[in-house]
Amino acid sequence: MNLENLIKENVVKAISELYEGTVAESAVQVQKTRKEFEGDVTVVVFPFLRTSRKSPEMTGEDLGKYLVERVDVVSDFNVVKGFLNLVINEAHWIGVLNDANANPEYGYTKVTEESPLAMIEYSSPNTNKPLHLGHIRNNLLGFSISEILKANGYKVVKTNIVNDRGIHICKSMVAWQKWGEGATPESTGKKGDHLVGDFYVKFDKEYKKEIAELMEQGMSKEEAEAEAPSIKDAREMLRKWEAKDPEVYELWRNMNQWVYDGFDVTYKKMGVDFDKIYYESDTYLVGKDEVMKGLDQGLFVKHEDGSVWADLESEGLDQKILLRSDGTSVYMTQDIGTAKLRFNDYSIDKMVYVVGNEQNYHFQVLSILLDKLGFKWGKDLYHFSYGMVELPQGKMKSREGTVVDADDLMQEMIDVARTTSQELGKLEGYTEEQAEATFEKIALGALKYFILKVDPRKNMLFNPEESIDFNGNTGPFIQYTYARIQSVLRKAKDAGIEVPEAAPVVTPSAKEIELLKNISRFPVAIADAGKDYSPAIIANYCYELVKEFNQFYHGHAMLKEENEEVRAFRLVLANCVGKVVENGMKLLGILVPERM
RNA sequence: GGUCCUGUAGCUCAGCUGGAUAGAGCAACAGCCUUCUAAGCUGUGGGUCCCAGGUUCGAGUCCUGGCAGGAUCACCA
Repeated sequence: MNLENLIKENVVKAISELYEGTVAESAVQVQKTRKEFEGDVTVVVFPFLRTSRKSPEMTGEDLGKYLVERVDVVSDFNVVKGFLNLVINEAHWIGVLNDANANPEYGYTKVTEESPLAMIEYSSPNTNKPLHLGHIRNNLLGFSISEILKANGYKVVKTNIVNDRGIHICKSMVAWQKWGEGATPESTGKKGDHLVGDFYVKFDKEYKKEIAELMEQGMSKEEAEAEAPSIKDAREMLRKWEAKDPEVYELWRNMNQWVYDGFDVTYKKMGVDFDKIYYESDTYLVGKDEVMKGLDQGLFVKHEDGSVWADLESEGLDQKILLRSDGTSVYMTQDIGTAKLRFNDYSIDKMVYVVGNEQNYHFQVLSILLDKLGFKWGKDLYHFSYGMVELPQGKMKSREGTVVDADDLMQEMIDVARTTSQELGKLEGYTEEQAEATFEKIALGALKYFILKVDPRKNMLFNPEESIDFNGNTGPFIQYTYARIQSVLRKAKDAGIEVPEAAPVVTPSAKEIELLKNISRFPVAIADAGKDYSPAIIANYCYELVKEFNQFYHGHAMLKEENEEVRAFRLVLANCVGKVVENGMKLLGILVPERM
């Protein structure tokens, strides 16, 4: 049993024995003792005064005496105002260390056959342009939350719904046909997603020009926007696509394939992956069917013009369109179709959608609709809603060219990592491949940590200069601590000093106990992160742990410690911190280097 | 206008279901490498926790009302 529950349980017992009263275990507050007081954990006694009918001080004294007497691990106590500070004995902390070391998956909950299945949808790109910084936040959050749910004992299926059809891709196709001159990724040496993105931009430029010309000829803005030749071509292209025109279909297949090949490179660099990919071109018709079925069941209504609507006014929402008057599907229809396919493919207990907060309303509606249509997870689907990424100069706008491209950003960070690392000259003896792999770990560690350490719900500011900083509360600082530990362990091995499986019982210093307390909090951090869907909790935990370790490192010799037991204890401790850091960072999708 | 989210140091962010004197990093300044990796450590300065009420032993945290910023309310996705 963990310490907190043990104490809670005994406080409840104490109150019933001392005062013949009852309090719920949940009413017992156990927290870390603040630095300025003596003790390890603190019980707040205020909630018990009504039962004890004594002053806070006396109640604290009563409980303290009881706990010291009855609970092995409690060795001493003191009472300050209404706070009962308990001193926990060394054996307990060393026990924490040995438990953590004995279990290679310390802090993780095992996944079994009976574990619930969570499906996480993330990434979900359009296929008309390359990934940018906004997608990076999405992908990192999606991947990390998948790892965190796994660590909390879920079977996890990572999924991606690729937005591969629609007017947006037709725009790129039209532009390619008109101005592409047969360009391919091979002929231009350009990454496929960037090539297709260039044509999307080209389309927009020409379209704008046409609008301006038409307006000069006296058209209104709305008219010009509808009548410009380019947009008409794109619409025509979409019609042909829906009619499965062979030529259009082949072009569509080709251009999408270029994009997928490009995305694969980006995903790989980013270190994210998927177990199952769905394509909108496969799901939109399924969605239509579901809506028609719902219509038959009387869940939806058909208007005179033929459009189909869901009336959600009884839920406090509006009317929502599900099929246009021409029978084509909208965004919501596709999401219903995708849900249907997933429902058939997996036995889903928890569905998580990692999608930006601009779609909060969409998911509120989707949840209700899926529930009406009989998906058991519809009602409590989780929209993992995250905030936007802003730049120091404001929002990113693709049309104004202020987007930060994902590939460029990662490459830039790798370049900076290389330069910094070479200046510090710590990778001597590494082959070029080993060194490059390390630069990449550091660069991506910096980027991922920078993004994941902030609360996902909040909009975040991405300052390129700060993100590339490797000092302070950063990914590389945490990686550095890991590398430091590995360096010591390597040297121990070289010197023939053994790191034992179990730590000998020594009297730890205050700083060592602080470290052990931090180690004991790892399982709690994982549980909290799972409950709140928050990689930030893991990031902050890792930071606190390594900060504590670095303080320990400066004040405590390991290899040079003469007392063999103390030396062994410290090596076990360092080894354990390294392991926890590695496993913690893994939950963020961040790799740790052996040297840096 | 309706709904939802956010507001903490100059800047970027923590602060667990309400608990003791609100914490980090960056930036500034001052120290620490002949000693296990200085991408580190130590110290100094820096706050009306947006404002006003309320709930109670106790509020950055909960409630109400403001203020400011953002999102959304399409036969766009």
